[in-house]
This record gives sequence, C-alpha cells and structure tokens, in this order.
Amino acid sequence: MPRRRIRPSWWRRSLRRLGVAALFAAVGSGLWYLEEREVRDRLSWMGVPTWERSSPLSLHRVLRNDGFLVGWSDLRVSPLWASYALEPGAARGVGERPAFRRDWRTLWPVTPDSYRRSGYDRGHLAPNYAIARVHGPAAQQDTFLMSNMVPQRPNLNRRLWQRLEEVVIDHFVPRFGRLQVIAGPVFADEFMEGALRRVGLVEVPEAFYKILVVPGPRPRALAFLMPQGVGGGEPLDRYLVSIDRIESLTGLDFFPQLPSGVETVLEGRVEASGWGLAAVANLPGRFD
DNA sequence: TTTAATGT
Repeated sequence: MPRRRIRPSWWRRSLRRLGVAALFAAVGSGLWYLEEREVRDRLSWMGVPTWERSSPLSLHRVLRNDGFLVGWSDLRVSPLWASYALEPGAARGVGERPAFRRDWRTLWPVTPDSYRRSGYDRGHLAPNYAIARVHGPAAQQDTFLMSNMVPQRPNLNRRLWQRLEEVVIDHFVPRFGRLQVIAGPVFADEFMEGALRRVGLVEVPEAFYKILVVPGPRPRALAFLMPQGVGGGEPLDRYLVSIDRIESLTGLDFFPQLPSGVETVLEGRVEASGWGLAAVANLPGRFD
C-alpha cells in the first residue's frame, strides 16, 4: 500500500513548513514590536496615552508619523490625542504650508473637503510651525494629514489656540529646553448628541486640551482646556486646569508609566508658578 | 526665519 507510506512524510513536511512559518512570524512580530516600542518611547513621555476599560469611546489605535504620534478613534472618526516633543536645538527654516491630505490609515473617508462650508476650521493638533521647526519638512508634511485635524471654530483656531501654540514654541521651549506636549479634543457626555453633531463623519468636540510637561526627575506640568466658543482675545491663564480634570473628561490616562506618587502631585493640581505665564498670557495674536 | 485658515 504505497499511499500509506506517502502520507506520514507529507504530514511531516507540512508540519515542518508550518513550524518555519510560525518561527518567522514570531521573530518578525517580535522585531516589529521592539521597533514600534522604540519609536513610541522616543516620541512620548512615560508611555503613550491609554484608556479606561469602562469607556469604549476612548478606545483608539496609535498612528505613527514623522515627529509625532496620533491616537485615532474609529468610533468618533477623530483623533483623540497627538503627542510630540519640542526642543530648541538647531531650529530649521520652515517651508510653505503644504496641502491638506487624506490619511488612508483612518479607513473612514475623511478628506480635505470634509469640513467645507461647515463653519469649522481644519485645526491642527500637532502644529505645523513648531513641528516643522523642530522635526523638519517630512514631519511638517505629516501634520497636514486629516488624521491630525479637528473641527475648530475660527476664533479658537486662529486666535486663542494659535496664541497658545506660539507661546509654547517661542517662550516655553527656550525657557525649559525640552517640552512634551499632548493635545486633543473633549467631546460631549451624551453619546447620541455626539453621534449627531458631525462634520462629514468627524465628531465635533466641545473643547480642546493641551498638556505641557517639562520632563525630568521632578517633572513640571501645565494643562489648558479651551472651549469652542471663545472670542480669542482672552488671557491664556483663564483656561488652566489639572491633568486629572482632562483625564476625567476624556477617559484617557496620559502618562501610564508615571510612578503613582509623582502622578498624584503632577496631575492633581494646577501649579503655574515658574512658567512665567503672566508675561505671555495676554500677548496679541498674529491674525487679529 | 515669521507660527491660522477660508473662499474665490
């Protein structure tokens, strides 16, 4: 019976092939994991933001870009955070503003036209100017991906938020040497409310946060929460909040690797001394 | 070197 002699060796050969394939998959995914972790560590501080188990709406996946990371939510069809580091170093010349581009990783069709005639600006989370200056032209290109955009009212985007971005790169970065920044949207409590209030498919936030951290053994932090409805000329320090407040509004844990003793101090209170905020809180915007 | 973005 020749057929019975063929089968065992066929099985053995198939098993061996499967074993080799599994080995390659394991090594490959292991290498991918190490490389991914290395990039995330370099672009973030004390871990990338994670979410509370109880809140599926803060579930997201991490999109890697040149110079910054984005946490993308397929439920809200929106970024939930962008995280990046800024440092003085050799400041590069900043080129012209590139065109807005669709990001195919989002799967949902969010295009440069999605906000048209909505009354909302395409507002950057990771900012064009600061990222371009610190991380160069390829990173600047990436800031114009639609996965980095949130619908912002013009008075916020072009005035109050722009003033904050300017103060960060022009005053805080030279003052402290290195800053970690996380920015993102805050959505309404009611799920149905948010499900209906959209620009294209993108959910419209009620407010936006920006967290600044000076890394180090004794880190320093400052956090802002700015609503859509601002006029634009308000003093920046009117919008100071604790990181804990932003975490409770978003369901995110921003620095999961931070030791809990440090976390309590850093996230629980508003500690603005040492930032020199008074001197910059009322600087005029560039586009008033 | 010059910080946002829309609409025509």
